[in-house]
Amino acid sequence: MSQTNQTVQIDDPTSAQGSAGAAAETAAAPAPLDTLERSRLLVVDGHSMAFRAFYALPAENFSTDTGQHTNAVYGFTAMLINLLRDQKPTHVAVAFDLDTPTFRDTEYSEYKGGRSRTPEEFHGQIDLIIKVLEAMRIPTLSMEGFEADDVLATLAVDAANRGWDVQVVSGDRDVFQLVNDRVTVLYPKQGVTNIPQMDAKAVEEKYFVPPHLYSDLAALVGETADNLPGVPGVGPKTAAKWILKYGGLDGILENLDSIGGKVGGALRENIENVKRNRRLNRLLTDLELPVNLEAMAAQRPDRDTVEDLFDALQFNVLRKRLFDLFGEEEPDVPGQEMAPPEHQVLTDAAELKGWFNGTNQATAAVQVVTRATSGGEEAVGVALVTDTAAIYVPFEELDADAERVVGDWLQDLHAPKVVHDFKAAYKLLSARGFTLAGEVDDTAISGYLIQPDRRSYELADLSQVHLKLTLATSTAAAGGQQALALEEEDVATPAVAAAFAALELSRHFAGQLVERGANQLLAGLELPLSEVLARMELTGISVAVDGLDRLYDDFSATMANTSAEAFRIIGKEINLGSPKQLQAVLFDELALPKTKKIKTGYSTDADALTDLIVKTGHPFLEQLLAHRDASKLRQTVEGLRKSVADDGRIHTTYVQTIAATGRLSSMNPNLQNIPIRSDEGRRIREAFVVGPGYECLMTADYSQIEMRIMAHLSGDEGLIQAFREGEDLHRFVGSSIFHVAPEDVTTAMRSKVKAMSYGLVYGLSSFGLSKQLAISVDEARTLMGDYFDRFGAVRDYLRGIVEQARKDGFTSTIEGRRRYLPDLSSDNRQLREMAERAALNAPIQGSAADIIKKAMLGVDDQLRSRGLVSRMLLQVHDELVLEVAPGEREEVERIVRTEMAGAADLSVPLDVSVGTGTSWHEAAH
DNA sequence: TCCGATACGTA
DNA sequence: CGTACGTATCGGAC
Repeated sequence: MSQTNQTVQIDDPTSAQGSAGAAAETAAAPAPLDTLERSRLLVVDGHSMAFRAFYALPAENFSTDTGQHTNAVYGFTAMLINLLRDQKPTHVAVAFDLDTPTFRDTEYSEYKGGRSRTPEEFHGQIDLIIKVLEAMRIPTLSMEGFEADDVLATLAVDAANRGWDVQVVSGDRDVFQLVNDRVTVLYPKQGVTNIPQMDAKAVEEKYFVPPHLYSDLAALVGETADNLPGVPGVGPKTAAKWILKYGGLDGILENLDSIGGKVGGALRENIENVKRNRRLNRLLTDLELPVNLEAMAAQRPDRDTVEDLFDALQFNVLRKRLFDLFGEEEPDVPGQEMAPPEHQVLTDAAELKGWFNGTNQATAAVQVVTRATSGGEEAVGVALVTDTAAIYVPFEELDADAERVVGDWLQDLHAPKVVHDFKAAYKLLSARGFTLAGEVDDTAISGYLIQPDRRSYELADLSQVHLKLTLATSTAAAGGQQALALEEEDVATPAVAAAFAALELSRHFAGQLVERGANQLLAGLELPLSEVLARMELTGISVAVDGLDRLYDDFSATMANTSAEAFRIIGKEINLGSPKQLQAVLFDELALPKTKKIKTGYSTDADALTDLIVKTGHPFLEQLLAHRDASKLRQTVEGLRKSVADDGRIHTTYVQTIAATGRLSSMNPNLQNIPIRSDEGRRIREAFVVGPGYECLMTADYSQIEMRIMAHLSGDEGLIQAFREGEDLHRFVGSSIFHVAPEDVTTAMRSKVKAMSYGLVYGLSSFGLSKQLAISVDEARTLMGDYFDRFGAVRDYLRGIVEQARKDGFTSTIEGRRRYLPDLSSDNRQLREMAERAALNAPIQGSAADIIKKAMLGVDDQLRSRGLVSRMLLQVHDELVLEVAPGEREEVERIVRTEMAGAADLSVPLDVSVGTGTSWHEAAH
């Protein structure tokens, strides 16, 4: 139902637009002779209109996911579509200037001088406009040594001589000289939407002279935009007065001496400028153009090219407008061109076998259909769609033979499959005893690799964005409908549609993946990893529930004590979890010093409160902090307790498509933020234990992987040497920058160095460093200066990263994973600086993610191929947690060390530390 | 019931 | 005015 509503809403404005267009055509119909007999030429000055569009639309609001700005392209294209719609020209062409000098530059070297540099955001947009024009089959022209306006003038005169009507679109006033009873100028008044027609009458009204004398007037007045000074003190009115009196500039020159007054003197003094202006502003009308007017006959756009290009530019609205204008069917009308194939429901073993054989190893999209159960959802069937056929297989109607046939195909490595969210499908099918294999694409992951900072990779969203295909949302929704006792048929159709969409998407993404060098990242890393993750999730980690319960009680008791004490101190009970109520108590009632300002008043976060303790020593604060700690820990414990499954284990869900840097994320529950820093918090890790039948847990983590990557990427010899010598990094660096022997590096020195090293990876400023270390900004700056003096290549690298990213529009990791950062060229300083810090961090954090992902593949592969029972359970960014079977500890440790250390070939060693124990806490080292 | 703001846990 | 995440709670908006 909501589906229908949505469609109506989306379609309504369009159909209104469409009918308006149709009405306009009907209105023009009564005068067919006029439109039929007389050709109408529309010629556009490409650069000048592109610039108008650029300055009319904010660049930061128009960019593709790849960071290419498109405001000028958008504005230009919108304008062009409007012109085609409103003016209905029979012939169209667009002229562009070239970078090469024109005869005007040769004659006057300062011609158009003093113009500011083309803004960064404009780069590349002219090329895109030319592509748009190609797609619209509109010829583009440019002539070496001449300006676009000369081309326009030549065309205008040629067409007018043939008796055509001509419209010249330009933001350059010089074209007014072309106006006559055949030729009008469309001169943008404001932006690119308001483009009034200037005919002879309009020119005369505005400039007081007829169009053929406009250039005389412009010569006298001058043109700042072209750096052509005129006669000081002479504006259009004076100039017009002279021109009308003497019949034009020639007449004025003949009567120079009879022009009196101060301006007359100025005219005589500047007469050479005026003559030069007149020579320069005369447009040439006799160029030898390589194409004739016939070649400019208006054509329908090249539909396929428009679709591809407008997709890439993300011009969905414009694409619609353009297709409306030409009466083209929109491709994204649901169930029309992209209609999924008819499907059959197959349950018979022989028929299934026949169908699988008939696919001939063609790629099939797989969509699992689920039903909600008390504990989650279960697979009830699967929709399979190839290029030529579609079936739905309801599991519950299969006999043992049929089930075997389906199972064989699902696990057939030579039956290539496209899945949207392979990991989810793998887990669902696995619960029914099927193994899903032979995956060649996961459209969610492909979409992520192409655009890693999208918030959603839902099939419906990707289909809408990339295919313009509206999808009847999820199969879960279909399942829900089924629960409402709708006919059973309903589950298959949306699933077939979804599989079809995935198949189309996969095809659509293939080229883009190659283009972005993400092919290997998908096939060699993310796709195999998704299966590894699926098995890790299915395995889960064993939890000592009684331990969690004890912790819950402990933390509850602490909460009770601290809150009671806190309330006693302030003499009343408030909600300690409400920042608002805390603010009232702290800053109004207790009148404590103000802390850092936030949107809703003053901060009550741990930093601020600790600060207040130092300043005031107020006893309430101590209780409040202790209460917060206990409350946070209890909340963590409670969340974990609720996530323990019937098998006594916690099964997190890793999301491969969330973090823009390439990291995994962990959800429901998040096992990547289990406390470790405080003693109390660390107790929670004691509750993660080795499961029955296994000997111990093993943790293996990379030490200082990000700094090692920094050393590698920067090639800094000092840093590389530090790691090669395998000494305490921070001590080594400290000894370098403080000029003392390593053994004389104090704890304070070491912690400063450590903070700075890590801060650098995040784009830390001296201000931030000073705040964190509670030192002065000067001291922080000196510290950073000393650091960079000693490790200069690090500074060069960090600078280079941002520069390169600004140029490319993206950063890259060692495996070629890209992150697009369009905000690097934002006018908004805050946005731009945020993007700069992200650019510093992304290659490092992302490379670390690449490395541990590769290591996971290696570890999993080794464990399995050696037939070991031990298994990976968790990944925490730079750490792996494994469950080790009896007798396998040594071999597993060797594997883990080898695979983790060998996951990348850096100029520094990858150091791995390993520990074992019966709990996660104990296994930590 | 939803959502922004705040706070805080991890690497 | 340090990157990348997920989750819980509060309290205002709906």
